[in-house]
Amino acid sequence: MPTLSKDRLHGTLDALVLKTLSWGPRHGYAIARWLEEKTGDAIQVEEGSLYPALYRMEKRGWIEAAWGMSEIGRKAKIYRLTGAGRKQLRLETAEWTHFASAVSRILKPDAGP
Amino acid sequence: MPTLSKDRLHGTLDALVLKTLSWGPRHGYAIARWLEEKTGDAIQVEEGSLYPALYRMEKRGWIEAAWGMSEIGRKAKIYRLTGAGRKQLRLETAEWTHFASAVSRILKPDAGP
DNA sequence: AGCGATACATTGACTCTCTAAGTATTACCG
DNA sequence: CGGTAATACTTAGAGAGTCAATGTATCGCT
Repeated sequence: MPTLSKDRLHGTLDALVLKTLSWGPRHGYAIARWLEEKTGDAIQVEEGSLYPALYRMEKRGWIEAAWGMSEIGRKAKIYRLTGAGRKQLRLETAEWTHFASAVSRILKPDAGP
Repeated sequence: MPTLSKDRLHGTLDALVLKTLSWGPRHGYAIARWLEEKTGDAIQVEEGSLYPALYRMEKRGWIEAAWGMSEIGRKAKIYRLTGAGRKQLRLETAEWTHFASAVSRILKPDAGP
């Protein structure tokens, strides 16, 4: 289990959160847990990263928040994707794909220059 | 051409530079040009990012520098990979692969949760 | 000769996001 | 009752990029 060197998340968290919300509204805590579970801990979402990310995305109009109840009946702030958020998600997904494939191409084992 | 939103490079630059050097010594300027060319500008390496990255990697013992000549006969600082650098490269490559595949799995179109 | 462009290196000010580590509240359970 | 889990929030701090300026040497052109 490689200790993922810090902040490889940089610039990727937003997309991950937006994508998570694209499957339906969720509260912050659930987003974090779900991402960690889904990736078998390859992605660790610190709450100190998550909440600020949620705020800035809300401010940018990509998501909206409303107080509600969690599945087990607790007070929770439920976030949902907006139209702008969906658009942003498409954009960031495209960028990520482009970028990741470039990096992978370089990093690929063997293969001289 | 998606304007790659800034700093997606975060946490990836080191690995890219180390990999570039794994094919033989090169000077900074050449590393940057080569990465940009090789990726068709999917990856933009600003000099203000590159040189600090080189310094810190040198300080960490992953690379070594010596003044020499560029291919076209100009003064240049030539960097080469050390043993520790090679090891670090393996580590970061493994981390990147792990991380990138997790992200891609999440971001993949369609496919409900 | 003179001049602009290119190769190459360095640096500083600034910004952002992430990490780490804490606080607060409420509910459930032994 | 007391502990632990679920949920939200906050703050302090560092690290790594970006941008843009600066410096110098060399080359090519007019």
